[in-house]
Amino acid sequence: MPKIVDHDARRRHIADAVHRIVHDKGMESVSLREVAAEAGMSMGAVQYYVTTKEQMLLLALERIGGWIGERIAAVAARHSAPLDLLRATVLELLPLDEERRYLNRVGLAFQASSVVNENQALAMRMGYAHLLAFLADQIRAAQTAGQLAADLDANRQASILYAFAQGVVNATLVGHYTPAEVAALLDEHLARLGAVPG
Amino acid sequence: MPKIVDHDARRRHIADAVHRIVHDKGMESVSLREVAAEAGMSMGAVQYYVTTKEQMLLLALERIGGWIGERIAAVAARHSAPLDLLRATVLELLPLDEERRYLNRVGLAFQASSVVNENQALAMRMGYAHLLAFLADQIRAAQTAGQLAADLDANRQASILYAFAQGVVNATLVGHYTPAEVAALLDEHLARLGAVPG
DNA sequence: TCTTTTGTCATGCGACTGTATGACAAAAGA
DNA sequence: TCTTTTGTCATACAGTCGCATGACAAAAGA
Repeated sequence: MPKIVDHDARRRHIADAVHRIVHDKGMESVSLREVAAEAGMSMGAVQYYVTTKEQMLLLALERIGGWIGERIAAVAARHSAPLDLLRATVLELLPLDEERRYLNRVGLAFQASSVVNENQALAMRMGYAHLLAFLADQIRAAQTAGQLAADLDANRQASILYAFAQGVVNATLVGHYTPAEVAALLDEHLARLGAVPG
Repeated sequence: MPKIVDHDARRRHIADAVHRIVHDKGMESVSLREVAAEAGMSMGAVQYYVTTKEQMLLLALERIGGWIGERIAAVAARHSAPLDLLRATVLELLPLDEERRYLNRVGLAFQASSVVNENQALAMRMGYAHLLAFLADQIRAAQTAGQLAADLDANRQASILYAFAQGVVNATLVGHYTPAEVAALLDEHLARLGAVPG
């Protein structure tokens, strides 16, 4: 067995090329040739690691989800006060700097794509469920710490909070809000949940 | 000048065909041939009314925006109590039945497309601004009527409310929520704004 | 050394893309 | 009647698409 190659690394490399194309020119510009060129490899090599375009897109979607998950885990490691963590988590999801803007542009493209692709939708829903559970946990923790109103339904408020975040993302990516306005909206919303800054 | 044809009607017909394709198979499946077939006309006829694919998509986007605007105007005509109207307006934006689901599927596809197409983004922002102003007006009216907390910043709450709606739309279209859950989330959110049902 | 496996590549295939062009029918004004 | 305008259509064009195939290099086991 010669030429030991890390298949996962190659696939990640391909997925990243897909991300860049989606970010720069949109999902419609993703083709095997374009991806190969962006990844700096031949089309045949791309085909060797990815049997079909559909599989390639799914791979790119899963990788973006993993990336977001890692970023949120890093946030969790940086904050201890529950409300602080909750706020930081949501801020992490918003397009407030170049990298988060990049993530969200790619993410929104995949959300739209997932509407007509059940495999992608499945991956998307798994990410949703994970994130919602995390947010609900933080809300409950904040309630216990007396930093959020005790009468809140944590699960529903987690859904509302995440919906708010996604909606803000949509609007911002289309150019309706600036990063500065976005953070103000989040704080306004949290204040309505009885937020007591720690 | 023979064969008097209503150009606007033809263009609407084409735009509707675009909508159906976007809804059924996604934005990537929109091609002049596909649209011509869906519209029941030849490709040459489509080209006669629409000079380029980009213009065709922009036309379809503007028509969807107009459609949503009409639906909201109809809602406004049906409700008088401010909070009632506010709630009904947001519900109108959510994918709670077949038609609203259709509108939102097409709408989300265009949102993603607008991220990499400045002309579409411009049209999108105009729709946003209009809708946000409308929501803010209703919030202020509800405050005056004592149906919403008086200390709310109407403009910001309008932004939050609309972001919430859009986020719920995203999640629902990907299959994360059922229509029943969606309405419950809205009422939970409004309750937090001090809503007093009229 | 020879065989086998693993990876890379160029190329071909039929189908489809957006756009341009020219033929042509129908109807109104000359 | 003849010309001109308006609309429709089929077709040609160069380019791109996803995918399949076969040649070939490199390295490890026989």
